[in-house]
Amino acid sequence: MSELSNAISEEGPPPFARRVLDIIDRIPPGRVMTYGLIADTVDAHPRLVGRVMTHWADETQWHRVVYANGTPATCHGNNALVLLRGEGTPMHGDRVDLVHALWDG
DNA sequence: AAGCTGACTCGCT
DNA sequence: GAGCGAGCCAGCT
Repeated sequence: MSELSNAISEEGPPPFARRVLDIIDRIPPGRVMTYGLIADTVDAHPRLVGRVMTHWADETQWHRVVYANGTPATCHGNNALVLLRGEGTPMHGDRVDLVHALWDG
């Protein structure tokens, strides 16, 4: 373990990922952010945000990150939907009401 | 080295 | 309102 790739696992997410996680972590309960909005905040592309989530989602409120159309990331089940409702997030059926729930950081 | 896949979004039909 | 395709970046096989 003297390689950089190993160090990342030991120290944590790189600056870019850390930035994304920090943004998500500061999203207040009852509010959500879209991948595109976060990506724009960090000056990156939505795909990059999704990649960060795949590796470090467990370190942040991943359920507060939804798709541009308001659909929660149903990657590992619909538990995100339950969590959002549990926080009192403005919902419209199974979709988040971005008009009221979207947080612009 | 090349190609595929993936927690994405937008525009067009 | 719903479906399809294209663009996009990085990591893994």
